[in-house]
Amino acid sequence: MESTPGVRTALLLLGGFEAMVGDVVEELARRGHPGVTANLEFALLAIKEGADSASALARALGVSRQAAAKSVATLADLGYVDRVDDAADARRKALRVTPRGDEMTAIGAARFDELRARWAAALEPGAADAVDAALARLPEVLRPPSPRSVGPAGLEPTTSAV
Amino acid sequence: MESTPGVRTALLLLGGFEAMVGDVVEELARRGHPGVTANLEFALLAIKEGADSASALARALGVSRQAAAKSVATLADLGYVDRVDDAADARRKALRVTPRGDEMTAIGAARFDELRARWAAALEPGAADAVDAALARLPEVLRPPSPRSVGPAGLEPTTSAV
DNA sequence: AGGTGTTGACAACCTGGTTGGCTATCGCCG
DNA sequence: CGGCGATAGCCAACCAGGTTGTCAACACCT
Repeated sequence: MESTPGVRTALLLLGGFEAMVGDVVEELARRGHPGVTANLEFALLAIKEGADSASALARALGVSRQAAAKSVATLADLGYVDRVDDAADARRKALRVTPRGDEMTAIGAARFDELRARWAAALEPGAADAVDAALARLPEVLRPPSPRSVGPAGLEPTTSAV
Repeated sequence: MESTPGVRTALLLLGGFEAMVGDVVEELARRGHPGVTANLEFALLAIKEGADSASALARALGVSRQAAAKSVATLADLGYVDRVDDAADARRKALRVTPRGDEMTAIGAARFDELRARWAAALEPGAADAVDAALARLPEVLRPPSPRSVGPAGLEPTTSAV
């Protein structure tokens, strides 16, 4: 009824993502971290994984430096990161995740894992891993011509070619 | 490396969706429908499936009436829908999909299907269907308390209980 | 030195969404 | 028949997240 198989799959992907993210955001709000959006959590994760400046974050997230700077400003406002002057490079403001930031990502990641575990438990054994594997191949399949490696919402290593 | 299994799965969902949608939007632009976003296509699909007014579209999409009205305005600007006065109800502006609108959704849906087919062909037989089935269970698993049936991005049938 | 490229910041702007307030109309119940 | 609540559409203000363009400061390489 609702359209066609392809559309349905796309909507399922979106729905799954939104369901997970929505739950995690709610959980974070419940656990003392209101005002955190999915973007902010992913940004903070990227920072923890090595994006140690606004520009680096921009590359990791695949957005403009300004957009990344906005996220950093919000994260700083919420007390999740500190911007400290870099002694070695006066241009840089090095990003340092605060203890509260660590707590936030820990709660968020744990909730993501819990959701995935609950979901996996409702499926055949191994089915969740199979889904992950199948999804990982989607971008590759859709893009026969140029094999770009850029992540969709980023969070990829700082491999940024540009 | 990149965080944890739960986060990775969420990112895969987002990535898969964005990959499909990005490709479809490109294809639409190539085939004479520039300026069409995923939102607009989904909105038009919802209209075709019974959301015959801005308010109904809002319900189907799960957004505010104003947001739906904006989408309708854009769709009308692009020539995909007509707003006609409803003879039976002077308040309403009934939505009618134009032939061009039909063409657009046809191209979009066909592309979605093609992408899904290509993806399915790269997997084990039946794997794509299994993924769909698994994803369909995600929202249900994450929401043990109230079994709401509302779709994430909507596009559900006009079953609107209203 | 000096040129090139990077960093971070400011400003203007776009998109898609929200809330609040308003009017016209319909439907239903007395 | 009258009145009132619910509904449809619309306007304006606002917000979040993203973009481009510009700029000054700084680092690095020759």
